[in-house]
Amino acid sequence: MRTRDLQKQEAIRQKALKMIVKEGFDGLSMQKLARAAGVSPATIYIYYKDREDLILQLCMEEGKKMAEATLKNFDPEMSFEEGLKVQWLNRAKFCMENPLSMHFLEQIRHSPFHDKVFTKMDTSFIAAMGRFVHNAIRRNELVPLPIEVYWSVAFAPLYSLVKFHMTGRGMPGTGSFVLDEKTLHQTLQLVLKALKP
Amino acid sequence: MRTRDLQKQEAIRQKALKMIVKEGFDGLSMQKLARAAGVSPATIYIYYKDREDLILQLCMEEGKKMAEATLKNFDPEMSFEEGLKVQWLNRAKFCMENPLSMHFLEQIRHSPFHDKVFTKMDTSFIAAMGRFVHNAIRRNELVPLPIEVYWSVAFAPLYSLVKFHMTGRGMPGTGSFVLDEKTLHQTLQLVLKALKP
DNA sequence: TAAATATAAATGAATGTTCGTTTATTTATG
DNA sequence: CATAAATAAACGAACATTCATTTATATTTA
Repeated sequence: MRTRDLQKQEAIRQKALKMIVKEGFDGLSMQKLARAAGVSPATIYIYYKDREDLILQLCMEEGKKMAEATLKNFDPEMSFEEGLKVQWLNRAKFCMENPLSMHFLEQIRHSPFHDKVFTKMDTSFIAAMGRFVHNAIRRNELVPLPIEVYWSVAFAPLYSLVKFHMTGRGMPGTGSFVLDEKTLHQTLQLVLKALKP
Repeated sequence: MRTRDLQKQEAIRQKALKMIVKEGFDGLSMQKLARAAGVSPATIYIYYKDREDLILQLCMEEGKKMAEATLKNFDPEMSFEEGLKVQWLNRAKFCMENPLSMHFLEQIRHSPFHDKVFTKMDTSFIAAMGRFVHNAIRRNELVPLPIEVYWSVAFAPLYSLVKFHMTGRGMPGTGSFVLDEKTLHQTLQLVLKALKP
């Protein structure tokens, strides 16, 4: 039998990501995608059940990539300061090196699609995070608070900074903004100050 | 001459917001919108040049509403702690009372549309914010830092909390999450701790 | 005051286009 | 040669938008 052409599969993936990031979900049409990827429209349906399945699979693949990148060299048994630092640098690195993934995931995250992927998220990632927070509180390295408050204070500022950086400009009306290593560490210190007892 | 029916205009606005929030930008079709609002498709084109103009006008109207709500009882000359508190409560109140506006704006904010509205944002809002931050630093009530870092630490956690609240659940795998007054104030205190010298 | 007129609002139906998806057929490889 | 990959062409449906027409009302005229 004939073998699958992995290059085609990858071309479809990449072009789909690019289209969504550049033109939004409106911009993703199966026929345009086929043209961009250099395949027949019908070929896409060999790999994906339908348009929604394509988007959902992209979500899960990119989400998994990001989750794995985040946990690199991370251990829930680490000290709070050490562990949070590792996660910050991991997330920042991933975002900088994979702007397409980052933009795609952020767009999904704030769209109605998010609900559909939500339940299928990797639970081991959340479990590791939960254990880390629990350990930190037990060791008195972190003020006791709900996990959602923790997440909001610990990571929302990071993603906000990354967004400022990747759109290339800062607050409207102001000049450009570049997230350099110094600014990253400065902000991490602020967050640590907030969260440490 | 015949007078404009303001109820029709308002129905179009409201149904458009609802459609986008519920089904994303894909879900907004002019014919569906006309049917939902109880008008002819051609009527929409009396009020809006085309589909993109409709979305852009919605952006600016809702954005303005939110900006105005944020500045209620706010004065850039306020003390840092007082001013930040006022803004937190204003923003939280607006989000809770206008979930449709909030979801719509968040969706825009993370979509390619954002670039198109960006330049047209109200600058007086940003000016007031800039003055507030500047005053706070001068008075030694706030550590000196770039406005983008300030914004990220000061407000990103709030929007993250609101999002947890409004989707009705907390972190994936965990139970539900409700943003009550106590949690809101607790998180505000953490943020203040981070930002005060 | 009452009828006529002017004008913008509003519409239903139609435009050509593009959409997601399928089918019948050809192509490449185990 | 068997079989799955890949395709070109086509499907009806839905798309954004327009056009010829009707409707309602503010203003003018008698």
